[in-house]
Amino acid sequence: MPQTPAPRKTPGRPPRISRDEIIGTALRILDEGGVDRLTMRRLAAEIGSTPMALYHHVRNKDELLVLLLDDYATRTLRRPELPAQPRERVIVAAEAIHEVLAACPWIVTVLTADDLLSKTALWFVEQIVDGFVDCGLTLDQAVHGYRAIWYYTAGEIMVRTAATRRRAEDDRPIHRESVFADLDPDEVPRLAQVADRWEALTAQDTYSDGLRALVDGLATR
Amino acid sequence: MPQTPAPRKTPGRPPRISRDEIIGTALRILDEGGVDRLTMRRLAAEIGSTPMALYHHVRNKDELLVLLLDDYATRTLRRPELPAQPRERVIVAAEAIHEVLAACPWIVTVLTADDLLSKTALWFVEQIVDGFVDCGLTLDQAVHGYRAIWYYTAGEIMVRTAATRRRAEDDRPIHRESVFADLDPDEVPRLAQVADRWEALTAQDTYSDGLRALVDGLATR
DNA sequence: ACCTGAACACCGTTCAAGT
DNA sequence: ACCTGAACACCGTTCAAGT
Repeated sequence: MPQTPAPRKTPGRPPRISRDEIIGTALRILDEGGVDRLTMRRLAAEIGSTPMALYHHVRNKDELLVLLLDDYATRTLRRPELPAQPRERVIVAAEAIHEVLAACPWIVTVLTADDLLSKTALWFVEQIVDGFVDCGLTLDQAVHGYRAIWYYTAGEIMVRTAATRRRAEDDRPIHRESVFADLDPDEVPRLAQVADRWEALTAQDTYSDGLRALVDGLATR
Repeated sequence: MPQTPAPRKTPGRPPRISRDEIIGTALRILDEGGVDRLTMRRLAAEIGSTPMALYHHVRNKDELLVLLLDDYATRTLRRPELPAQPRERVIVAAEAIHEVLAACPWIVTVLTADDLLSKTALWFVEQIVDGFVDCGLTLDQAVHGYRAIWYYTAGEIMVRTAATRRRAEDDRPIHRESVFADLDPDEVPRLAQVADRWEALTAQDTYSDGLRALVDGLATR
């Protein structure tokens, strides 16, 4: 949990804004208007201060984003009941992480910043690694297994978020549409066959299906 | 392949810059200095023109990026020999896409923009979908299988690129390090066990391993 | 110690005018 | 048809000064 750095005993001027206020306001802006709206200047204005006051509580914008993700994860990640079967344990832990991340699209920018979101997420990583070990993998294989799940999960969220955002914008002629418009049935028969259903098919939520397949494949060694 | 829009017969002023020149220069900037260096203004300066001249050949920066990816894919994607076994065919096609994308880190920004990179990539998607169908999946399942591979592949590249970029910057105290510094062995015993090897383990290239696991899991239905 | 003002060095994009 | 200049509406961050 983030807290103001050094709580000294009134050495100088009393602070007018706190790290918590910054984080709180930033989260509100994020929820209201999306990632693009969160700028240091707007944040300062919303707080009723100047851009530079922020830099006294936060090193820079990147640190602010990590702090935000950390705070969000701590508040919303709830440890689920874990099934006894190790393979199911891996799946439940991964789904819990996915669920929380998928719910806040602004996360995407920070997602790639690090593979470990926050201290709160460690417990979930532990369950995944431990579940794989119980499946009979070596510790190294288990870590690689976790990485594979992380790639898949992060990729799903990033691609899906981008797709949703694109749909929200009014720009009509999506690149994909123009590509799909004139498929050569001789060159790519399967794609030609599903062309008109592609959008609907890819809009379906198949995260759990893919996750199960991945975990099955990883556990069967 | 991108080409200048309308080659009319000298209706007005002759063009001083072409779409191809824009793309060529943009690719050079990308190779030299990374994504951050590619701005409309810098591009124009490099060409020896003004920012606004670009907008005459390209709708906006997003379109430019899609054009760049398209051009890059067309030049570098080479169709590989496909094995007879369908499952191997899926893997070979996916690895071909992954190899090309992994080689150019600037791609990341555009990656999420659409799941279909360019016309050139369609053949590879076809092989993956068709391979899954030959494995006994329905067409719908095959498309979902392709999507799972795409999530995994895009995620791997994005996370890995971000990690590499982070390593390049001199900023020392990476978030992960501070999180790993004081792991509680009672809370997260497995992670505590691998803590000092985590960096080395996650630096390993395990894309193909994970891909094989995923494809195995998807094909076994 | 904490905050402010002014400034630096940038962005993408639009508009009106030039050739 | 194609290009230019000037401007709009922004960015993140630093520096020097104020209280």
